[in-house]
Amino acid sequence: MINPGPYLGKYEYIPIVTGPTASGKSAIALDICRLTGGELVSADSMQIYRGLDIGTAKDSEEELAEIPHHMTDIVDPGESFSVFDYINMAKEAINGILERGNLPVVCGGTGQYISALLYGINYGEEDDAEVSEAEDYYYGICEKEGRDQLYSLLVEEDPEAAKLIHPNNVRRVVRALAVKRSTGVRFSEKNRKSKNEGPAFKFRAFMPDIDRSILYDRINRRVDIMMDLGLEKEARMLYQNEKAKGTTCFQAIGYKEFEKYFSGDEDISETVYKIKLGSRHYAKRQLTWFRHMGEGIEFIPSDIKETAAEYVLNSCRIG
RNA sequence: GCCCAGAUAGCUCAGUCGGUAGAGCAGGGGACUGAAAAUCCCCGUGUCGAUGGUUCGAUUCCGUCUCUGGGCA
Repeated sequence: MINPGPYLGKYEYIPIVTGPTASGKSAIALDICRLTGGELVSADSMQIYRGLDIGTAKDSEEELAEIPHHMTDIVDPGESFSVFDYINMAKEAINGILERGNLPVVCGGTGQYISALLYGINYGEEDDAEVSEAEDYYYGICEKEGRDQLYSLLVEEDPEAAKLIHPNNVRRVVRALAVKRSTGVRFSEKNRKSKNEGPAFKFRAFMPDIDRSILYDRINRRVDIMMDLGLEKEARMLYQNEKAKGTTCFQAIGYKEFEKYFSGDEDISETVYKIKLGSRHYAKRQLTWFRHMGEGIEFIPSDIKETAAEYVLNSCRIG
């Protein structure tokens, strides 16, 4: 593993461009790549899927051909993928880029992925089959005895984790219990040790400083553009993919909202409204995540003379 | 022109047998360590259309006016 040190002799930090959806981070990252001959490393949990192009606002075919992209189009709809897979693969991709003598440019809005890289979270090895068996076990308990009963198990097994997880958040309660049951290590204990190694690379993260109401306008307009580009057709293809039914990619905004339209229970205008709404809610959650990261993320000022890409590069320069 | 129904939070509406009001949605804040575009938590004062009247007290009852639906001409 390449540890903190100068990259390409010129840059001390690997830039991460993040921010809420539709904030313009992609354009900045592409510009940075053009200026430096860099390669892009996506940090987006939905752009990993092949075939989900329009709805995930993936870079265009031309852009994908112009700039090398990593962590984009790496799994088929229906396949499973997690943060654990993400950091392992992303680290490998970054190492490869550095070996080629190019600047890696991380770009994406999945807060969990960004945090994993920036804080160097080590998720540790886990037996997928055992964990998912344990999860099934606890979901069964929740089904039979209710969420309060499930939560009381967590209070017993791992009071520290219980303090941090709301009883209604069944998914996280189950996950915490399943980790303990399948590995024997308490969830809280496992997490405490996860940051010991620190980040694999020296990163510096940036996000565009954009007014909320402008952002919402951009989101609404972008959804209309997606519809013009053929989002409905793309969604229909996903719905016809038997292997993908009910899997993670159906969580993507811009696809799940089509269900009622395709079944004839809803007008297309309602579907479009829900996609816009879902995107706005998502952007708000992203802003909360990044705000929470505090100093870990620097705003790219909107009143600078240089371009945003130049600003980011200058900030990553040595000296 | 006449008749009927409305007018209450940004929107859709509930409600107050007269004691200044509350839901859903929108919006805002927050959490987040292997599904994360997921999952979950918290936040509701607004001339109750305007104006007179009755009343200790009116958003609530009565009159008039304005606007919006619908109907009759």
